Amino acid sequence: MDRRQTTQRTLVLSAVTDQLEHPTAQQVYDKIHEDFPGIGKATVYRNLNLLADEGKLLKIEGIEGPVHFDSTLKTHSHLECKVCNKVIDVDFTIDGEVFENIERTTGFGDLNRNIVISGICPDCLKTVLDGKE
Amino acid sequence: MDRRQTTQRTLVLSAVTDQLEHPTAQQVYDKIHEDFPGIGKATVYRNLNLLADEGKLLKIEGIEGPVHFDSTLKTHSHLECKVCNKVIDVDFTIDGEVFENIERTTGFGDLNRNIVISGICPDCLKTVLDGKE
DNA sequence: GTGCCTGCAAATGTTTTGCAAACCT
DNA sequence: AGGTTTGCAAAACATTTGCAGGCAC
Repeated sequence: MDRRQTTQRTLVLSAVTDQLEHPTAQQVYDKIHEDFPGIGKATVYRNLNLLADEGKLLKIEGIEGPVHFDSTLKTHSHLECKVCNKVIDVDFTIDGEVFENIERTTGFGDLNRNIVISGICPDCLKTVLDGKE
Repeated sequence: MDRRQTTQRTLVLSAVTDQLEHPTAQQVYDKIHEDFPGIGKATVYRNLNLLADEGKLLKIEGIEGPVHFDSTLKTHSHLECKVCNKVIDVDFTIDGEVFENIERTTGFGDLNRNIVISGICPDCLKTVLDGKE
């Protein structure tokens, strides 16, 4: 199954790598739509998944709400704000030995080293403390 | 907002605590439906969320596909099979010091100690290795 | 020219919500 | 009685899929 280089594919990749930070499919769609109104949402979804399969993007799953994408390929984890849904990188990984131990005791394999931890971001913390709303 | 004790509410709680392991809302619904066909799916969803809010159940989020629920309230983590969607407990938590460090450097607060790690369960590993399918 | 890709619309799957009737206390 | 809760259907939301036409190679 050989891949073709289409305008849409290029735009999707560049939106994630050059223009946005941890965007969702919707945000990628909106961004591209500004300059290229003809693009269809299904095309964005298809290309994001395809690029993630090829290893050119990282799919951040395990988040409440829509999936986010990341152009940083190195293993790292993410913090997700449960209030505003923002996602940030955090330079933390679970020790390799711990993973091996989990795999050994549970029989699970192929564990995903990119984990997601949810919490409340600084901005939303402020709001919560202030207005209690 | 005082709560009332209804048949449905009791059935939902008992389905998760006594009858099923890490069920999804659908599985809870199916189970209860066997003996109590009148129950509505919205009622199951409403009660699961309500019981989780009250702290009587744990909502396992950060999973691909439907949310699961857990009757084990103590802090622990979960392994999720990305093939068959099964969820199992794993007696592992990230070191408290690490969490504090993340909170300090990122400004995030209220981090969720119950994390989800996805991988492939023993049964599905077997299938993958065998049939390559 | 072949067949991968696109855009559109419709379908899917999970969860939430509006509403009138029923029920708990 | 009064407010909560229920069941149903419809809505909401994210994502996938079927299909006919278009484009890359």
